[in-house]
Amino acid sequence: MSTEAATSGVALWRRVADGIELAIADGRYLPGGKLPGETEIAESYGVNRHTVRRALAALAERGLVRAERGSGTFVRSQRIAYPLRTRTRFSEIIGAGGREPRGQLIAAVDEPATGALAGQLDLKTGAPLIRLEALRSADGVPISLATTWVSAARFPDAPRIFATTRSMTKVLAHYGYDDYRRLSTRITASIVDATDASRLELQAGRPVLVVESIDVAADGTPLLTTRARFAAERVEFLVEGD
Amino acid sequence: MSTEAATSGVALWRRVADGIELAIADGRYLPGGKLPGETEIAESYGVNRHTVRRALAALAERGLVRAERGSGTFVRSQRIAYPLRTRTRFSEIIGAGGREPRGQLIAAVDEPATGALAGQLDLKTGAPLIRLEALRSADGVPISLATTWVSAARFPDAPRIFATTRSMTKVLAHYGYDDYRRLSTRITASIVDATDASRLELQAGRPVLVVESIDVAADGTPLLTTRARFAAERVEFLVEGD
DNA sequence: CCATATTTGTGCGTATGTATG
DNA sequence: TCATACATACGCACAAATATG
Repeated sequence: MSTEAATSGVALWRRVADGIELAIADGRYLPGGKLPGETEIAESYGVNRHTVRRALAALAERGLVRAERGSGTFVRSQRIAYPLRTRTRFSEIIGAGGREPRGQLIAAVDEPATGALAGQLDLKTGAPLIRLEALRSADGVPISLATTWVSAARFPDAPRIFATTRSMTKVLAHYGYDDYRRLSTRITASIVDATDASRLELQAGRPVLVVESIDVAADGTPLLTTRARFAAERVEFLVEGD
Repeated sequence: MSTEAATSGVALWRRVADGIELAIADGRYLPGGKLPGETEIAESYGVNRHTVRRALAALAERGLVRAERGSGTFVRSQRIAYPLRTRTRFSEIIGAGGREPRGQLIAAVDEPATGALAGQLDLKTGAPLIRLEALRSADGVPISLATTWVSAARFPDAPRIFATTRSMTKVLAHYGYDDYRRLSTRITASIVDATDASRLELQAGRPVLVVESIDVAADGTPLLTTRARFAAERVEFLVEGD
């Protein structure tokens, strides 16, 4: 191809994409900031606007930028790195990233254990449970919606304590469980449902990462089971190497 | 609510949903099989059809069943459990589940390293790379599409070896790397793109789990970097406790 | 509320280099 | 050598959403 650069052998649009990616990585374009217009980028690289569009499409595909018709193309704010460890505490993870963590109790309902829940919590089917719905956010941006079930017999005041302390760790500590750990973590993904979408401030059709987990005490007693939905575009899970 | 059972305190639709879930767990409804019609279920539980619909909607939300208009509601085949370890081998994981793993080389292309890739593989920008596109399936069902980059200087025959052995492990072993491990794993989710959708046999708009990983030799030398897209509805990742 | 400019989204046509058979 | 298909790149035109004064 005569139009393709003999200098490198890479497709033009790839080089443009790489250049923009580098500019973002270097901080020349800031998170949330606006990129130059497509025609402007095209001029600066000496290529056709379609070539720039292809480059931007590749970056948008990977979630680095977001185009808004009539407005411009913007750098997506970086995803929050969320390490999955046996001792995962939301506030610690968010706080470590220099962000302001917040937990908000949305609802607390008494309900009997279904078969599946009873099995996970090592209770009998029909045993009284408390279901807690909590919205967690970082710097005011909704990150996850967590539905947590605990035994009503063991943690009768969980709703009140969570509502005031906004921390599940403190609820457990109040009942003498100073140490607990993640027993199992299952990760799937699905499309956000309507109620979750409005609470997470997500558009319909956007993906959520679904994390189902069981936390146990030091002696292995199951304490709580959680089903959390994370706005996929705002987080990335990191699996720790040994 | 008068329609809510005084006997248990659980919303009716929850009890119906739980009953159906139990039946699926028990194997009374087989994966891929068809559930009775909504009216039939309604009769057997002695509830209104709307209640059954709500129960089925809740199950569909969690991916347990899949409703097809004009056809019926079907039990989704169970998600393949995919443990994330430092030594994750696709064929071992699938094989351990009693399924028939298959890897198919779709494309192998030479291309120079972009800045990001070069950094991950500890090479210079522009260094020759080989990009391998592989489709992995279990029992003929597409599971993941993996794009892997390796150094062309170090693994010149990777495409040929992968095409015949259908195993990345064997490619590395051929070059003397009998032991390698996962250095880092990043998990995000997004919506499947058009080309991936057709290869993964997914409908447009469905979510994919995106796993970006770097594998290193025993001495820490980066060997390959991969960006894999998993059909979210067919897998669940398990994070191992210590 | 309106008019206008800007910006992204979309379509069609043309040309060229590469891969395949 | 020829025919065909495909990906890349360019040029032009217009639609649709947004910003501005």
